[in-house]
Amino acid sequence: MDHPDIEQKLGGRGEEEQETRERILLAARQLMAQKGYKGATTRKISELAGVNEVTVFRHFKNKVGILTELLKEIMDVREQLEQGLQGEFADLKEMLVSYARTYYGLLVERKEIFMICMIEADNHPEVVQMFSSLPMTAVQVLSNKLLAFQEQGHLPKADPFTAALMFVSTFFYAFMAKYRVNLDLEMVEEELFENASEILLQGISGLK
Amino acid sequence: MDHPDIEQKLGGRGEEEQETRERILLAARQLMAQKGYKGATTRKISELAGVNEVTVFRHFKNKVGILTELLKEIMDVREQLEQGLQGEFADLKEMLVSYARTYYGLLVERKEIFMICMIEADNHPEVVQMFSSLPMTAVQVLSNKLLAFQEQGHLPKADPFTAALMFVSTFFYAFMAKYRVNLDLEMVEEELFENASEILLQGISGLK
DNA sequence: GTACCAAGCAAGTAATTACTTGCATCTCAT
DNA sequence: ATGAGATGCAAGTAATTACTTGCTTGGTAC
Repeated sequence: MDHPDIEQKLGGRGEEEQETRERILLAARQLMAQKGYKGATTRKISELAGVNEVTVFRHFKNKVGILTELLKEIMDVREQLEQGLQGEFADLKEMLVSYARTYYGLLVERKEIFMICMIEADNHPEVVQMFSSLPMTAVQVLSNKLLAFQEQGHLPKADPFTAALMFVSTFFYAFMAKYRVNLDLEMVEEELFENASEILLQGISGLK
Repeated sequence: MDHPDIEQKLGGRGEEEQETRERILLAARQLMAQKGYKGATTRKISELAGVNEVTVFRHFKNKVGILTELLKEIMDVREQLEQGLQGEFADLKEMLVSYARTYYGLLVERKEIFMICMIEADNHPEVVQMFSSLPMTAVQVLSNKLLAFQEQGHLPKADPFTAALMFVSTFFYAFMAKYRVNLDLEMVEEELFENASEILLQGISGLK
């Protein structure tokens, strides 16, 4: 009998435990993103998760506990953005397109969490702390990369911070339009990445 | 005695009537922008307005009535944007800077209402209807103007829609960062207008 | 089979919230 | 002075909400 309790926890029951818990998290994420923290009542959450309301409180100390758990999903954003810039790129445009893809994908993957943060920004200290540094992270990471290019002499003039801000803003706006306001951009995302990268590099009055 | 009732309404009592009503609207606007519709309880609104809670319901049929009233403030956005493009401009850059100023100013002026719309986008049909067309309005107006320039031969290649999207997004993002996330952009707005306009026109790799 | 543990179910509780009613007060135009 | 209209105040109501308690059921490990 060597530590049968541990085996038991991980093996036997663990599976279903997690299943329920994650169904609750999934439901909460969806509802909070749509209706806000207050609008996502524990009752609605339990119903959407297909469990009894009591079960929700068996898995989480209280409602805030659910929110806190959800917020953990956006802690590693900076790292992921920086990793996306590690590889080798044929040229600057390639890099920009790749960065756009990474950033936009990151937003879409975690769209519910970001929505919750947007909505709840003022109400929950937990959200504020976690979210406040985030909007500028993507700008900073790109800004630094551009600055490095400049210092290598591959890139003339122009404020890299403003450039990064413009670039990142574009995809954030597109993301918000699509997933918050349900607006049709009438443009394939990949096409947007291309066009935006080109404009950022050449401008629209470029003499060609 | 020719219509003394009308005189009375507009003159005598009207003044204070409006004062109270607008103090309520002001409070509601502030609170809803910060805490969302649900978070802005009628009690808090009345307290912030410095009136009795009952008075709120004497002025508005119900809570939704307050929201509906507030939303009227963003109905004329498109017109204002187009008006901002009417004047004569020395060059394209002047026009862009001016447009940026108009658009950003418009956001700041109505910041609370826009926040309410962002937050409540999913919950209230009134908001959806009023707000859904708005994010792209600023893009379209600018996009059309750019297209006109192109057709006059003053502007080569480049997708005007993407360009307009990039431009507008930038100031929206800056606006959100400042007023929703309380982030310091470390940049004077006017400077941002200048830089962004320049980058949109010339790009960052412009051979000069 | 028995002990355990997750989950369901029924019921309840204290607080909050939108909204109402009735009455008193104050101001002001006539 | 008088009447009207705007506001305050006290009290209440019905619904909702986060959260609890006690008991039962059903599956799995030994």
